[in-house]
Amino acid sequence: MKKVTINSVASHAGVSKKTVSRVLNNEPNVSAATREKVLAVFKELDYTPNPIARGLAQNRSFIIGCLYDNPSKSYITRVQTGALAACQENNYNLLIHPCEYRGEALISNVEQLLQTSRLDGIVLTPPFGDFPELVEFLTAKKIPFARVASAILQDESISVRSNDEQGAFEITEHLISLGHKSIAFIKGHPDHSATQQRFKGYRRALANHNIEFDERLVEEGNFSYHSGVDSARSILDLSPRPTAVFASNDYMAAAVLKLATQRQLRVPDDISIAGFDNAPIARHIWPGLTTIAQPVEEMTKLAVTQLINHITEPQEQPFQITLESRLITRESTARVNP
Amino acid sequence: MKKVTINSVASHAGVSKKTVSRVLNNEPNVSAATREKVLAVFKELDYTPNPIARGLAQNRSFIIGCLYDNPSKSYITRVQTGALAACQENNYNLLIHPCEYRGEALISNVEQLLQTSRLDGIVLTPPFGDFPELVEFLTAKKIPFARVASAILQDESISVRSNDEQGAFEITEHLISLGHKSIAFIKGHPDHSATQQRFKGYRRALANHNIEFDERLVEEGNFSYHSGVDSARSILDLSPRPTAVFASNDYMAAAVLKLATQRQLRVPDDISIAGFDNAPIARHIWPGLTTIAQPVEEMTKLAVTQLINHITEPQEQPFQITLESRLITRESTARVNP
DNA sequence: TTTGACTGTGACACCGGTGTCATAATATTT
DNA sequence: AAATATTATGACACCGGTGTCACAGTCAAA
Repeated sequence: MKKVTINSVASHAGVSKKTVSRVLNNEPNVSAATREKVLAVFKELDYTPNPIARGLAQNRSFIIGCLYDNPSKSYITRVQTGALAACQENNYNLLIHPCEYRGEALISNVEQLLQTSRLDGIVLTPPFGDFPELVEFLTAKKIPFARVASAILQDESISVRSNDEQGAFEITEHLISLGHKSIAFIKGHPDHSATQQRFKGYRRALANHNIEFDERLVEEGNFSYHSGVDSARSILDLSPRPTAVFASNDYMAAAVLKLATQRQLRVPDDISIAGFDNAPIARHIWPGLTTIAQPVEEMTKLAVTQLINHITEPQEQPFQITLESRLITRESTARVNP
Repeated sequence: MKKVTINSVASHAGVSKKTVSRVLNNEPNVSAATREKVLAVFKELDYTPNPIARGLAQNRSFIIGCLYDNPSKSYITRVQTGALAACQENNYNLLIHPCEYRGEALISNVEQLLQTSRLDGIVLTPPFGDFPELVEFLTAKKIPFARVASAILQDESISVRSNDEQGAFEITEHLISLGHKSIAFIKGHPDHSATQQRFKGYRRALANHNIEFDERLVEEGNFSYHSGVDSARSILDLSPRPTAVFASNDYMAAAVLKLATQRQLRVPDDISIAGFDNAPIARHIWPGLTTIAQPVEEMTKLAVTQLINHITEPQEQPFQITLESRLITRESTARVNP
């Protein structure tokens, strides 16, 4: 019942620690016979290397940190799912670090995180990938990082995003194709680059059909359900009332739906509602929300996989990639009532 | 820009490593003058100890693992929030480990987790706290653990739960007080002890008012939204249709609400719906769900705090505690229509 | 047969802390 | 003042791995 270490394996197999280490790491220059012998002892003693000792020797922790501050819990869950998938495939662990700081405090908070846990790399989820000070700080400290769903940077960092502008364009086009001309828009959190992108897509679709942009139809949200309620109130109070609302995420869209229903409006007959993200809530409510499905899990998994590759093989060229999103139509949008 | 280690601090301060270590750990037997001097060097060199090295020496990782397999994502989010709060207060990190295995495979999966990450302790969230083989395994391996929302065991382990039976009793009483006599019930996942507890509370309330228990009104769910849809279908097809439905969690209740609305039933006029947990969705939909609020974050925080205390001071007596839940009435329940 | 290149192996230092123990310095008791 | 107890400090081994380098053995080329 004693602890099995590299030393016990070495003495059992009658070889040196270093040779055991070579077998462990699949290093060359070990004869087939020796390798067999050591592997047999691994089995016999049920040996597994101590990752902490390994970490100390190599100055690695085998831990990836995930930094987030997002009002949408389901988004975080999806990010975690993707990150975990990548970690498990590579024998890494995932440390989660919610963080609400900004500016100076953010930097020192992250600095402390790095000092107390010696992360091998860090995933920046929205909005952190869009904070230049943070990106510069990590670059200066030589901490590998990957950005998820952030704006494109003209550098060599790892970044995986989806095409928010195009998604917003398509869903707005969808509404327009149903005859809507007065389409309200609820913006997301101003810190998130997706917020600008989605707004741009909305405006491009309007322009594409020569629908005049009307500033009164635009509300400032922050991706939270609560902000959706506030925005919905303003929008539903407008006169004339818009025939459709496009909210920058599904939580806010759900808020619009709730308020509209509370006010005895029929959705989609009296007003169409569209969201973004394809969060679980989009199909948990009635009517189901028309929305844009983003491959959040896939994006994060790709980002973390690349991050781990980069940690193990720093010479490999990192790449930035943009995944496609797709329109999902449900019951919350319909042809405008004449 | 060199790395600052305990050695550099020691030579800078003109003392031995060990003395620096003493200052670091607030050990006694260091003169005030020496302590001052060392602390000054800490500041000057901006020193922070390497947790990996410390971990190797003490055979600790400063990491708590959180084991989960729960169809309700929002529940996990809340668990994480509570666990993180406790970890941050104690300079621990949280490693998340979703795991869908059962029986033998579960044990070997957890064994591997422990081997590859040397967790200092582990939080068992539902349903894992109710798996005797797992509890025995961890006890045998002497891995400290805490159970959240699991059944009471007659031992000295750490456990924090809420009173599911009482909560279910109260919400059923609430429905009965509104005149309902035909109340359908949707069970949760059979692996979760809460499932039995909530069912017991439901039956106790019925018995309390001499309402005969009718097996046809009971559906097997598993806490997922999808299972709620299936159960809802059976229930709404019953004739006569029950006047109320009590689902064992809010996701399943939301599914009932969606299906009922889809079928043109008015909630709560035609049918009352009650849930459990007070998940975000309970207030994101219309009508809002009457439900039982459980202090999930608080429970988990308490459990993890106690777990960390137990790791640091193993002599302290662990305790089991049951927190209270409370009824939240919203729009989804109303007096039965005569 | 000698030379040089290459393969397989182990000794040993090192990563950055902590634990043990001996000893020097100081305080207390007799 | 001497004997004893207490406090402060450092030397050194240790945690369990990896990196460096020296060296013996093997094999092909000269």
